[in-house]
Amino acid sequence: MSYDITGIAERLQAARKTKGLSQRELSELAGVPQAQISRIEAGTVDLRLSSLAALAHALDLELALVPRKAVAVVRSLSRDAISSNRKDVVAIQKEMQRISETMRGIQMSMPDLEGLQRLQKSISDLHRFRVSMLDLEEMKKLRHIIEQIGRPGKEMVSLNESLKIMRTIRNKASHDPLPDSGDTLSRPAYSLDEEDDDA
Amino acid sequence: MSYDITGIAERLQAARKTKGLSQRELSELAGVPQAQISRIEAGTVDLRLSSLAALAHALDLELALVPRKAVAVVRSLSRDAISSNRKDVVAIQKEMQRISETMRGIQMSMPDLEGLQRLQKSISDLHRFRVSMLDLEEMKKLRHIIEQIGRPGKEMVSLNESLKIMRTIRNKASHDPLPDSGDTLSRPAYSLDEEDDDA
DNA sequence: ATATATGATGCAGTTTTATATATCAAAGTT
DNA sequence: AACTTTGATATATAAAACTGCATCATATAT
Repeated sequence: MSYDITGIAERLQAARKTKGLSQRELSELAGVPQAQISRIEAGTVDLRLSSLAALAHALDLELALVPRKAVAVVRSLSRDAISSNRKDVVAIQKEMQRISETMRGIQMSMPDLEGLQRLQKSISDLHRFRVSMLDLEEMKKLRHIIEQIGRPGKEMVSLNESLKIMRTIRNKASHDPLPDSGDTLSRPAYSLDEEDDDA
Repeated sequence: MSYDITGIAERLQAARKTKGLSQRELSELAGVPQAQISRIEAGTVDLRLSSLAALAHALDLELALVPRKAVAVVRSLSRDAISSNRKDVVAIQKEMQRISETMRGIQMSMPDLEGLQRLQKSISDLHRFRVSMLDLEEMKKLRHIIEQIGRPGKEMVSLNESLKIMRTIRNKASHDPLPDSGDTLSRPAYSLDEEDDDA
């Protein structure tokens, strides 16, 4: 009559080890005796919710009741959440936003600039790719150059340079190695799609 | 010394009511006495993990330990996974998963099939794109054909057909009109509990 | 070699959950 | 009106978690 208890015990132990805590150290943090932690991790006790909550809290976890439909999502995110890749994703999204805003400004101030529509389409097309496929440094470069378009005397040079960087970005997105490509295949696809919704 | 216990009790009650179950009905389903369910919902007992798991299971929920950092994202994605506005995305993701699993099986049973690596790479490359850019019907077709690869006498025909569909999928992802990207970027974060709290 | 850290396990005492059973008050149905 | 449903609450009992404390085996450091 128990379904997920083994998994919870394993999860607690894994989290403790990830944090590099001994059972005694966790005991101090959580206020649960070390002997009990050992039993909990071993799955030999059917622990109370309060004990679980205390341990979870000490391990920077939160107890959640998740609809079955969303379980695979949750599991993926538990793996991904602390990944070092996430900072890049957030930064890339910020660059995307800044680029969009800058483009909007330029379109208002110089709507007839030749090649501007072409650049706009290229930027829009980046939305076809996952954010994690986009190169942060190139995105930064792109934004920098686009900002130069607005400066008198530099319009065409900057615009052409922008188009060149766009090609680089697109090529990298299409041909660079997939991140964690071996792991990617075994992961539900929408674990990566989370990036869309990080507004 | 308790952190999330009240929330868990409330969540359980909300889920029960959403499903339109009485405590006695839930008692039958979960194998936990009605009297105990009443106490649990009232928060007057510090229930054991096994009881919680049984109740969760009966309510189509699963207990999860989620990193604190990921809580907001979990909520967001749980909504997306269930939201009627994103059925295609969920369905596409499921297709991706099934395709990956099927490919894994094929690679194990016929690792030397000519062209298989090429197909595998094509499928992997789909991960460069946002899920929303992928065509559900084509994905279904692809999965169907890939399943035929495993059938004797149909290997090469099915594999070549698969590669053809892959090209279609990729072309559509690259050239189809973009979904409303402005809406995507401005989408707010959702609450994990919102579905049940609507009741 | 000794000292220290770690997780596992035993013991005894205390507390609390879980259970079956029953009953009640209130609300709803016929 | 009588009957049914629902959630709350009481009782007695058994089982098990929880706790403090101690100790052990093993690994590591000095």
